[in-house]
Amino acid sequence: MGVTEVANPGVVVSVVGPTASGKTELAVALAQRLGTEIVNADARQVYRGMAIGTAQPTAAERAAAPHHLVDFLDPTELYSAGAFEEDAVPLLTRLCAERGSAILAVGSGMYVKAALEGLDPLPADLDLRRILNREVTELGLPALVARLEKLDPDHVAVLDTSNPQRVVRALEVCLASGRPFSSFHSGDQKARPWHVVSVGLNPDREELRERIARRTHAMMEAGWLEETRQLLPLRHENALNTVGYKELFQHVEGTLTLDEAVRLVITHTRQFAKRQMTWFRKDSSTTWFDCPANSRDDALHRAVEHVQREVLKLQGTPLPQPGRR
RNA sequence: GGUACCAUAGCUCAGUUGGUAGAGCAACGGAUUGAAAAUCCGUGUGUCCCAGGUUCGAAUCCCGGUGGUACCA
Repeated sequence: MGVTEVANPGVVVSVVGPTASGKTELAVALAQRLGTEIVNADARQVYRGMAIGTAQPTAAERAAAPHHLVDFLDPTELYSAGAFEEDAVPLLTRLCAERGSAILAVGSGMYVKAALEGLDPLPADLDLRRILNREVTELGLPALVARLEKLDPDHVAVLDTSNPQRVVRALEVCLASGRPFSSFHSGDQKARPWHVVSVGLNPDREELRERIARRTHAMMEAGWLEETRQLLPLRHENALNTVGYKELFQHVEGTLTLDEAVRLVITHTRQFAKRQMTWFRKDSSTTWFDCPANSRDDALHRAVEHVQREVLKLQGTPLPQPGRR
């Protein structure tokens, strides 16, 4: 895919915002306005059987605008940012070519980064990862850090050595490839045949707290507990290591009352929303739209108008050279 | 009404023989290269219930109040 050879580059519209901010609504409005389709970039909405708990787009929303990469994987499958890159890039490329634009509905910062900037081609070895994870519990994390220090001292210098997932992953790459993890880091963004417009929904903190509580109760009324019971046999799958299900499993197993579980779900969802915002705030190219309760529709409308203007401006103009990450 | 126990951070509670306080959770900030709704890191300005007393010095000891809990009436 040549950088300068794209005759008529389209625009990927990245829609970011914390959970329960109304991203889906905005994404659908944008898809309709631009006559295109939506690619989901949420690490948990990809799974089947988790429609209520992950707040997947509803049947009505999916009828209003086609959604991709939603509700298509068995929860026993391990998905990843790398797999998402492989799935999303061809979809976005095709939509940009055929429709002139595509909507990326973002829940997971890591996934957007993979789609828009690309990941370096690192190896993955799940068997090795399993062994290393066992070693973390048996030998302790410092033992693995010491081992990594020998294989890739440069990376240890910048790595969060108290984060077991990062340490294990770095060791996994070193051992699987015979090369230092850090030697794979090119620092380059991959060339993509599209422009990017990024818009964000920024609900007032207090407003978001209330929306999350309200939505959680609505999800319970919609049958979330029943959905959770169906998934109980899969509770150790990574797909179910997910805000909400974790707490409801505890209730189903009798260690939490329903009230306690729901309260924890709300708290943990708020914490998740905060982590999302920490990620999204970093991208200075995002145009933010405050959306207070009393003028939400107005905010959504202004966001749609803004995006349409930007898309028209960018469509057909040459792509910039890819930058550094 | 009597007796005993309790009152410390937003919440649940530690606080050793008196030297003006600290854990967990919450909250807030941050990191993020194939687990990312994951995982990890950082941040405590508190009338130590109120008033008096003892003491160089009181969250800690004494007295009185207030509130709570339990038991006895």
